Amino acid sequence: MRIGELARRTGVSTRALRYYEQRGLIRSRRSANGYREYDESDVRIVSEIRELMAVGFTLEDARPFVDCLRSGHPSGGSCPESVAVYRRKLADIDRQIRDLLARRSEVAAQFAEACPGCLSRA
Amino acid sequence: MRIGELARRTGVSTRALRYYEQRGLIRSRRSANGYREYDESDVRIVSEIRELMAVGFTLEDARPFVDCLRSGHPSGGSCPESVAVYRRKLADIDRQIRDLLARRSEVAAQFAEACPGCLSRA
DNA sequence: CTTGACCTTGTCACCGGCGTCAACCTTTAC
DNA sequence: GTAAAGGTTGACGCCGGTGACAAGGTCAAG
Repeated sequence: MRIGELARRTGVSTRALRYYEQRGLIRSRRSANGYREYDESDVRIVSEIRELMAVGFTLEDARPFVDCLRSGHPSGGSCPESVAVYRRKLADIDRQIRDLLARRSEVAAQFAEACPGCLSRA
Repeated sequence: MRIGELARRTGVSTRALRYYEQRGLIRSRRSANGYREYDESDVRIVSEIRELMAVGFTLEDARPFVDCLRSGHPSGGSCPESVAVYRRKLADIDRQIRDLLARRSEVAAQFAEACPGCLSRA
């Protein structure tokens, strides 16, 4: 299939697909006229990427998952490198949550100090 | 005082101070040679900005606080516009925390599905 | 006179993930 | 023939908050 169909089937823009290719996440054969050609496995790969991005992974984070799928694994998350990314991401999220909780109380404290009584009326 | 002293006293780079001026957050008189001239109230304003940025406010978020100080209030956070920003920021943070918690469980769920047994061994 | 510490404006670069042109080629349908 | 609907590459823009340059002007001390 060509890029437009891949885009439709995965819900990703053609621009994004070309960007993923430029970043080395997906590959394409070229037909005689220069058009990119994809197959079913590419649909799977792009879907994996989007699933990961949907939960806050970056493209670089997704790379080990793509490699894992390409190496024949049925799931992109079952290779050691992917597992490491999962663990790192969970740790990142936990840290972000801790930071936000701390920030929340700092903001609330500043607010209370700057405007006594305001918070209780919130 | 000139920009270098203001920078030293507030712990902000001269680059940042010029940027704040460009964004309209601080003002300066110019002496005969073109140098920026500041007074004590500017120290207070820049400090306020940094305090807010330290808890995750953007420069735009800080604007009402600066206006509030300029209008004579002893605290930048006591004007209605500032209070609105405080409330909005607290709501933002709460939403971010909720999003992160949701994301955390999504990631954990994906992880569990992609690699059964991995999570428990984390 | 020179050095060095200050100041000025203006510009590019960065980070990610594209959107959105521009300018052009290919293929199909009418 | 031509228009529409694909495709191609390349490049700029965005968001925020600077860092780091360039290429100068100013001023006090030695």
